[in-house]
Amino acid sequence: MMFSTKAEYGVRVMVELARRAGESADGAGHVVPLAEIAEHDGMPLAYLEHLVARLRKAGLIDSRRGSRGGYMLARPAEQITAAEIVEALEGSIAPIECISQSPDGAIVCSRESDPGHICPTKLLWTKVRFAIVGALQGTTLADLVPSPVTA
Amino acid sequence: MMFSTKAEYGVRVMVELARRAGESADGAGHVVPLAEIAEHDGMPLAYLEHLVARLRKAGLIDSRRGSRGGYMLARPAEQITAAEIVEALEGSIAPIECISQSPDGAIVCSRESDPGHICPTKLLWTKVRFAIVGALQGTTLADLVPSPVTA
DNA sequence: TGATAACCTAGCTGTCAGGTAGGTATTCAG
DNA sequence: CTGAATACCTACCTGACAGCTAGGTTATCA
Repeated sequence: MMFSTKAEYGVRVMVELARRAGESADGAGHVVPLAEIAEHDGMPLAYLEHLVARLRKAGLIDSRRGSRGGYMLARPAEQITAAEIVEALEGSIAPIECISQSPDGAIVCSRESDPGHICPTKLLWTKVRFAIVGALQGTTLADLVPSPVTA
Repeated sequence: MMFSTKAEYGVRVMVELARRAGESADGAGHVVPLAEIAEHDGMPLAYLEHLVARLRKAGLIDSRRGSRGGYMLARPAEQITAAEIVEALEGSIAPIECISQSPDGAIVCSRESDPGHICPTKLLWTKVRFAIVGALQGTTLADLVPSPVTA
């Protein structure tokens, strides 16, 4: 299996935030308590709190504490990609353990630690990774909101 | 993370079988004992046996028992895709638990069990699945063999 | 001042990847 | 015919971790 429910729940939360932001007259500043989203989608609130914390640290959402507090998107839905959400929750995207992306952007295979010893399967996993990242980067929150903003 | 070492090891075994088949003068019938591959790639033999059993049941490799026995590709390397290998080992390819492919080929989201209740994130996971499957189906064993058959 | 809700830390529990162990069946070499 | 090689089968073990719960503390509003 691939992405855990972290990614699933996280994207759902983000979509819900985007949907509610679109509902309100002024798109900005629509604060939604997490409990509402948890109930709406049938997800465990206490667990969502963990995920939302990561989304906040990644700068994807803002929060307001206290009574009438809650969460809101940090940016317009069109400017938030699924890749950012998934990466914030699951960590760096890699199709398989031995493949990762080094700081300079290159794809690295841990089986190639011996110099000169190339990994014949690296090409495959690199292609798969590229395909996944492409699909995630090519999808924004706005693409996923049920009733698109009629603006 | 996404694919387990099952997929990784399995692909490596298949690549090794393809490589050895290409080495021998007559491409067909080159039987390789599993222990040789295990040692060559530094993978645990006993564990590989489990994976290889799946590959055989999926019809991707043939086996010969007894002394001087071993495994060989059931088809030419150009006709075996990475998708087949991964699917044989990991089961049906799905980026996330709630998404699966029904027998008739349609993509199904388990969260949509209530009719009329659509899942806003289904589009995303469908795209990701499509991208993964495309990358896997677009790669054959022949693409992965280190020194291509000079024929 | 009390209710609301974000935020934090700790822990629990079942599942499963990853691997081991030990056997049986089959085939070849000599 | 015998022994070595190798596929094939079933059962089991073990640590890690996803997924979730619990119980607090802090900030904000009515």
